[in-house]
Amino acid sequence: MGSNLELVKLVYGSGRIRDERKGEHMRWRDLEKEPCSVARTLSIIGDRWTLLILRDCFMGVRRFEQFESNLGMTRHVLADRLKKLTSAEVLVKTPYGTAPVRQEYRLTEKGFDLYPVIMSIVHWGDTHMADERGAPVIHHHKTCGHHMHGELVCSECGEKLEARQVSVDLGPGFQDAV
Amino acid sequence: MGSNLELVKLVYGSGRIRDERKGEHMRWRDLEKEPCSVARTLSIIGDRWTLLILRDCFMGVRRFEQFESNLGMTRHVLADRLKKLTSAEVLVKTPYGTAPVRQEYRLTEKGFDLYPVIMSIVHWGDTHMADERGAPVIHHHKTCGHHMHGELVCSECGEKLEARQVSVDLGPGFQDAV
DNA sequence: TTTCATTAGTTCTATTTTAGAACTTGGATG
DNA sequence: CATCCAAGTTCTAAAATAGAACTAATGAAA
Repeated sequence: MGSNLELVKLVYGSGRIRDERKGEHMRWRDLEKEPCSVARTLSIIGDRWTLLILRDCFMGVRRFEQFESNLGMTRHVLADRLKKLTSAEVLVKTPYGTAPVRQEYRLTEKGFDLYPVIMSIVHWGDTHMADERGAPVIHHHKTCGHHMHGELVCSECGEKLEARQVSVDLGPGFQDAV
Repeated sequence: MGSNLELVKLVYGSGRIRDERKGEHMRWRDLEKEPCSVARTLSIIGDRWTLLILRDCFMGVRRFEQFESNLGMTRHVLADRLKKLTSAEVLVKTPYGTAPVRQEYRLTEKGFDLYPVIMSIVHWGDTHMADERGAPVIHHHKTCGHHMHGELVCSECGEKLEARQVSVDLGPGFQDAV
């Protein structure tokens, strides 16, 4: 994305949602209706706890009490987030075991697709938020056997993606206001 | 990351910070002290507005009024987030122009390094949150000339990264409680 | 068979964040 | 000299989160 200011105004600043209500600021629940994939995705994962819950999911955490004790968040909010992630089909809630029946939350394929988001966040943290000693956790790629990190490349040419080398255009899913 | 539950408890559930205050839940400002790169990164970008501000930055938005009108957020919170991003060195605030002198906020290199996070979020939104018509915005790679999306690969072997093919270990920057 | 423990929640009040709107400040502009 | 604009700050109201206690269903222990 270079400097695409006209497009920015057209797409993101189109203010469709706000205009309908005249003068009001955007509210969180309106985000999913914006013509922007960042806004739409953040309407699901863009709060203070959801990505930490998903981090735990990718580490194999599945049960309510486990999330609660690992994350240190209030049960109240945890229950709410699990419900939202379930209704967004990022997690599935399944009863398992017999006598006593317990509940578990597992990633769906849609949830698994968030892996690049988590891994990109991890790599930024390893690079910019670690102390002199280095990353708190290291990742091992079973396929090739090496320690590694996630790297973002162009889906077409495979080169490492740099923001300055990418420009944006209106896509088929954009629809102008009025 | 397969099923690494012992590690999860050790690293994320170590509860270092909470234990110091006995029984209290984790608060947001404590996140940066957790021995986890996800938590540390989210202490900077993990609120309801910051990633949308950064989306605009990557699109070339630089000035206060422009952020405000594109994002539709309150000036109050915008001022606060720009201040936090500046003190985290994700953005730099520079006066520019003469008579009148205006302020602009630009991405630092540290800020540019968040590009993979944004692009991973965009791709997930394009895949799972778009309607039948498709993505609202398409990306064009100047280097190779193709429409593309960001793809996360292993830094060592270049293969597409799958969560199930990655395991985690303690890294040098992890330090156990007590 | 009463008591206790566990899991997966819900309900309550208090505090913190965010929304919405108006006000301020330091130049330009007419 | 009055008005405009960019970049904020300040105020009250509403929403979200923290912190703690309570509930309901089951199973095990005394």
